[in-house]
Parts: sequence; structure tokens; C-alpha cells
Amino acid sequence: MALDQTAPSPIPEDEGAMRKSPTQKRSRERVEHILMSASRLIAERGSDTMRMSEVAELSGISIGSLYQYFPDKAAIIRTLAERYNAISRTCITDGLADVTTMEDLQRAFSALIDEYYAIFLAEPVIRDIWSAMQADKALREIELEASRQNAILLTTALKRALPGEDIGKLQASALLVMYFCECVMRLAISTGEPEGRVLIEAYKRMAYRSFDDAPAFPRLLTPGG
Amino acid sequence: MALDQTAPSPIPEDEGAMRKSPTQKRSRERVEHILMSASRLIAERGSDTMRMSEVAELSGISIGSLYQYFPDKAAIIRTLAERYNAISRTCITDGLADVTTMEDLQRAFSALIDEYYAIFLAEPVIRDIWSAMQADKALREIELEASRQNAILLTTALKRALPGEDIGKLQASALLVMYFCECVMRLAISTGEPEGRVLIEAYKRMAYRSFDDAPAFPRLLTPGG
DNA sequence: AGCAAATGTGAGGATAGCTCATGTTTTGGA
DNA sequence: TCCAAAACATGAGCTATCCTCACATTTGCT
Repeated sequence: MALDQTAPSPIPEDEGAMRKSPTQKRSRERVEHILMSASRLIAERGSDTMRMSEVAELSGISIGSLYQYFPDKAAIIRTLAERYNAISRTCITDGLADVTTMEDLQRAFSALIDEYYAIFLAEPVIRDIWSAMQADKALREIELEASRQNAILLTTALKRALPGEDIGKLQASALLVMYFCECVMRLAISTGEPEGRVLIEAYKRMAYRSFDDAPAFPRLLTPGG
Repeated sequence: MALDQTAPSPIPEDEGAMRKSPTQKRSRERVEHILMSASRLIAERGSDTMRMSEVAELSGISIGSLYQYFPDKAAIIRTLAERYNAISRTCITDGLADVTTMEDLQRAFSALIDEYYAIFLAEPVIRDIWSAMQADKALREIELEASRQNAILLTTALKRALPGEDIGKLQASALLVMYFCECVMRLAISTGEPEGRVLIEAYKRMAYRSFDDAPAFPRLLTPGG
């Protein structure tokens, strides 16, 4: 109903949301133009008030052409969201590549969170899309999928840093930590500075501890718990 | 722009979203009727597809009357959200009332999370509103405010269980823990069972540890960190 | 050049939130 | 009881926006 899986194309990631895979070069350029126009409008006034007619006008094309490339308004936003996810996935891959100890992980994770927060503060489009994300079911699935992919990267690093750890618990922790990254960004944006920074730092501590295998209260935990 | 603070009424919480405070008894009953109709429609098909005309029809009133009690569609959803927040706040207050040790807190928090998750699974209206919550700026502020209030309750319990702890860190941790409760519910609902249960349990562990004052990796932390 | 396929166009359909001029009921004082 | 004023109810229709579709234009190929 919401997701049309009409994508037997070789590049399903970006082209999946499109009406047909553009064959001509100009078409591909138009798609980029549309996405840039949409970005600009979202940055200026938000995705809710962005009108499709404006996107068409700013892209120098008609409404009909616009709908030839994107089946609906949500598809444009989804495409932007997936692009930003791809970027952040690359950052995470790079950041965690050389991690072999918990000390490495701590430094790398802290740096990644700071970087991510800086991007959030600087990029109104990301802020807006991630805020409106929960409204659309397809967008929620995209966010979950991104968290899963990021969690795989984190789990890989964790396995190197904590060999012999229970894999299931590592995976669950990693997914929570990555998903909560998005959440804490939204929270920090909502509260504003300087509280946002405090919460980001508190989250770093929270995440570090969750990686640790030792129970927080060993003397209190009942064995069956 | 988004929020009209036209509420010099004595009860700003529920009546704040209304067009005028109803003076006649029948009016008050109608408000309840409207909210029940809206709940039913949201439970059946979601708040996005809930139409104001349907709410009016199911409430046995006209569109015009509907708009006499609620200034817009979002106000109905906001009112429902605030009611559910009030209920959960009561549960948290009760659940944390007798907490004096970390052992108490662990048990109480675990029980609260389980209870909350059960409500989420059982109540489609709560699920829907909390999912769509991030779409509306006013709703995001309501969620933040609820998390703040719940965090105050948690901080109070934490101060009893961990006297001598740094208050600022406790407050930040408490806010994160309470805000993440909402987030992990959304996550668990997205993944579905049985993964949802696993994530809930992982979150309990994560939350416990965040309360602990001891650094997770004392041998690694630099003093200035 | 000439034809078919791909692409472009924008008036208008469809839907849903919301308004407002008008009608009806309740209230409260004489 | 009677009446005027205030409160409340009504629903046709205004508005705004997403999206479609019948038709026009351009492109690629022989």
C-alpha cells in the first residue's frame, strides 16, 4: 500500500523510489536538479510546507515532469533520506575501521557522535527530514534499516574489541546505540543549547557503559534475571 | 505561528487546545464524545487517514460544531496525547514511590517498562499517536515536556537510591532514560516480535548501567575526559 | 526526412481541512 | 410567562494541495 516495490533496476537504492529509471543523460541531471530544489525549499521552510508546484518551478520543469521522476512527494523526501543515510554509513565505516580495543572504540564513537551532532546543527534539511521521519511509515522503515546497517558496523567493531562476548547481546546493544543516536539528536535539537551538548555527552557515557559486559550491579542481579 | 497561547483558563492542560471552555454540561459531554470517536477512528485506520468529517459523523454532530470545540485536527490528537501522558505519569509516580535503593529501582523500572510495553502493544491509539508525534512540532514539545516531568520523578528516586551523586549527571541520565523509553517502544513496535522483546530487555540493562556512577572503563578514561 | 518512443505540459480532478452566514436552543432577567 | 441576548449547531462551500491524464513536443534511429 505504502511501498511500491517496482524496482528490478540494477541500482535499487536511489532509483527505487523513482517512476522509471532515466535513460537519457538530461533526465539524470533533472533528477539531481529536483533533489537540489527540494533540499533548498526544505531548508527554507520545511518539508511540510514544501509544495510540489514550487519544486517544479524551482527546477524549471512542469508538475507533470516532476511526477515522471518521483511517484509522489514522499518519494523525494525518502530519496534525500537514503542519501544522507549512505553518507553517514560511510562516515561510520571509516570511523570504526581501525578499532581493535575498547579504548579505540570509545574515541571513535565519541568523535562520530560529535561529527553527527555538528552535521545536525549545520544542516536544516537533515534536521527537518529526521524530525518528520516518524510521520511516514516508509521513512520509519528507512530509519530502522539505516540503524540496522550501522549496528552491523558497530557489532563488527565490538566483536574485535570484546572477543568472547555474547553475540546476541552485542547485536541488541549495537542496534539500540545506533537507533538512539538518531533519537538523541532529535532530543538535543528540541532542547537547544547548552542543554543539547550536555545530553550528547551523557549519551556518550550511556553508550560506553552499555558495551561493557560486566553487569552494572553484580551484587544485586539475581542469576535468573 | 503554530502554538496559539490563548489559554487564560484555570485548567490549561486539557482545555488549552480548545476553542472555548465549554460552559454547558452538554458541551462537556460532547467533547468527551468527540475524543472517544477520534480514538476509535485512530485505532481503526490511523490518525493520518482519520477525517474530521468522520469524527463529526461518529460523534453525531456537524463539522461546524466539531470546530467549535477543537481549533483544528492536531488539537484533538494533542489532547489525546496529553491525556495518555498524564496516565503514564501517574503510573511512574506510583511505581517509583517506594524506591529507596538501587535494587528497588531496578525492580520498579523493569516493571514499568514491561507495563509500558504491554500498553503499547495493546493500545493502537497510543502507538499511532506516538508514531506520528514527531511530525507535529507541538506534539514533539508535548513529548519532551512529558519526558522532562517523568525525568523529575526518576531523578527524585535516584537521589534517594544514590545519595551523594552529582545531581547534574543524574538529571541528564534521567531525561535520556525517560526519553529513550518512548524511542525504544517505537523501535520495538517497528521490529515486531520476538525481536522487540529482546530490545526491551537490552534497554533495561542499558538503563540500569547508566544509573551507575562508576565509569564503565575506569582504566581507560583520561581524567580530563 | 520521417516515424516511433520517450519525454514534457498544465488545466483540472479529487480530497480533506476549515470557515461563515444563517438557523436553533438555552439562559436569565422582568 | 415572555423575550432578547448569548451560546450553540448546521452544512454548503471556500481553499489549498497533491496528483492525473489527454495532448503536445522532442529525441533517437534508419
